[in-house]
Amino acid sequence: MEIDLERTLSSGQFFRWERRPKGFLIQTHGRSFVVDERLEVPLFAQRFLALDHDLPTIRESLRRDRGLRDFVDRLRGLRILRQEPWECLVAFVTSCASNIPRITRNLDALCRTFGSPLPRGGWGTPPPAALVDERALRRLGFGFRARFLVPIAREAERGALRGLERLPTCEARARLCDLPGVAEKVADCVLLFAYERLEAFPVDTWIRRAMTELYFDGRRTPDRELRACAADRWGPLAGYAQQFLYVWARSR
DNA sequence: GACCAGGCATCGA
DNA sequence: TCGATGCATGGT
Repeated sequence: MEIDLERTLSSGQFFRWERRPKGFLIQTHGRSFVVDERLEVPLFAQRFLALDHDLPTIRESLRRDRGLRDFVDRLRGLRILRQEPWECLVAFVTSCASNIPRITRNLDALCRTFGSPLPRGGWGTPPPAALVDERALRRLGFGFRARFLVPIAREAERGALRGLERLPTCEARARLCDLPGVAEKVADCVLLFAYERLEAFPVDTWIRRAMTELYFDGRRTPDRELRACAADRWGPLAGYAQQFLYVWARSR
């Protein structure tokens, strides 16, 4: 099975993992497991790792694009994981104007402070009911993001995420955007990384740079046009194209 | 010591 | 509808 764990885990889509002497400890869905290249993991972990995505076919499709063809084959084994929606939402609200090392640190502090220890090591993401104290979150280093997390947790407790998996993508996106501190970018991250909407195309600073360079001759272009361009070129695989672009843009 | 970071909300033009 | 700005804090 084609998967590059290092490449996938460090690609900025998921933050609750650690290197171990042999493999990686992954903390998600209220459980944890260690995985190495043998991929001998429980069923829920196989699902999390999205081992059912047909990577060779996805690459073959994206390789036809003139912008992507120079690097898709160099990014073998890069997968889009199937995360737990609440965890993913917390992570990408935290990601607002931040960076991967800091997001990782913030989330780890959050889980150690308000989460529960997991049987096989690590800490679980605290449930919405545990996030009630904005000042405590600020002390953990969340900065202005703390202002959004408490109301979001309250909405989640009221069932704001319930049933989203059954809605069409645009309706699910609208629901997510109703949450404070959630707009198009964060919503698309949650749709792509937790709700299996592989057509979602989150536009962040790196994607903006890559897209304007590859397809707009370096001209500054509204995000709306970048998303339209992505939908046009890659349709149901735009999310995977996004992940290739992100890793490529950051590796230069 | 600026400048920017996997943004969002708000405000004026 | 678009561009500028504040929001916290840490890294370069």
